[in-house]
Amino acid sequence: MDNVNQVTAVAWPVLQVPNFKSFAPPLPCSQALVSPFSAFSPTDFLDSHAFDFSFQVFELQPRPPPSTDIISVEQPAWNFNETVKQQSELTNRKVEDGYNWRKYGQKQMKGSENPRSYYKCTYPNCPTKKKMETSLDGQITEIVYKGSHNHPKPQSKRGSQTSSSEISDQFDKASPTSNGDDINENEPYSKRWKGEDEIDGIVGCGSKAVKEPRIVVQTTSDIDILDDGSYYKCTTIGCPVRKHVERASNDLQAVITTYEGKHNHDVPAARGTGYAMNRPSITTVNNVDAPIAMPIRPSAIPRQPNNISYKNSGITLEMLQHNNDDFGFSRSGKSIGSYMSQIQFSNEVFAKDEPGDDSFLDGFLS
DNA sequence: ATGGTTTGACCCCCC
DNA sequence: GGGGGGGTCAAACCA
Repeated sequence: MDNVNQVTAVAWPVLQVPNFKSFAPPLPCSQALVSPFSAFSPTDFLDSHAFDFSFQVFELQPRPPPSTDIISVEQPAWNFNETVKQQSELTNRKVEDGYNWRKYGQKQMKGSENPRSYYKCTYPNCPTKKKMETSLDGQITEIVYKGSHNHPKPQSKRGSQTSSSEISDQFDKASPTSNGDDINENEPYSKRWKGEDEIDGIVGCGSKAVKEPRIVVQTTSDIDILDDGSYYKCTTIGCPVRKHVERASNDLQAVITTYEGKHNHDVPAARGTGYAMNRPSITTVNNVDAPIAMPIRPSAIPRQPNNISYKNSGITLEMLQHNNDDFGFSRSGKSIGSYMSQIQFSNEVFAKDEPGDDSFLDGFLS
């Protein structure tokens, strides 16, 4: 990995991307004590077949003082001492995820104060799109990626705002990006949100101050998922992060992973030597390269030594048993039901958990 | 000249 | 069939 150093030096440390606006500081949120905000690049992880759901991880950290538009994007995978700052430009509002996006529309959603922006990948003939909802204070409340890239991440312009591209460069070399079975590209996934009151699920700490973005990733996979989906929660005590992996109703190949909440703790140390080392080689199945690196903070201190972490990840999610009767993990604002405290830490469970690769999102959500 | 953003209009789907 | 809402288009604008 001869370009790792190059990449890490620029990309993985604390990046700073412009906030969307410089407004009032975030409203108090019980879970936002540690790290404010997160965003990510799920398009990097759409390796559904291998279920190596690793993403690039970006932690956006809105700065309360309005004097700056900078959001930190922390990528402390292995070279966390380095810092790259990007000066905010209001005209260059983008969440760096390694790809280039062009905004093609914006809508004010009914029943929501948060405008939704529509982006397309600027790569020719790339069908990937993303929707991004931002709260009034400019924080991203929800990102929905649709489709997967049929091309490698664009070459970055060093020193420019494409630093995150550099993050991904390290993975691209193993990313042939075939034109495989990107079959869910045309799935009208967006329709799912209709009537599901998306925002409710993440407005948990204020009337409108959404501090934990719901992150929805649509991909494809053959993995075995329960009919009603599999529910997971972070095993760190008091951590609210949850994940739901489910199949799209209209496409048996499509897997929808929804992350909610934000880790209120540091990323526990991963097993072994950190995923940057033990992460398996990149596989590319679904047109998308699966990056190796995961957001492990070398400085993180495991708070639950007995926890079993996912491979390569410091974050541990437990699969939640549920039944149709009493498990109420809500997709529509209903109360979240009781979670089984029993943790099924078997290899099978781990295998099950890989789809969403919490190590990806959970890590950056922390 | 090029490429990205803004924004009103239009299209399509669903109820 | 009509209305509403979400998604997209495209012209104008901007850097």
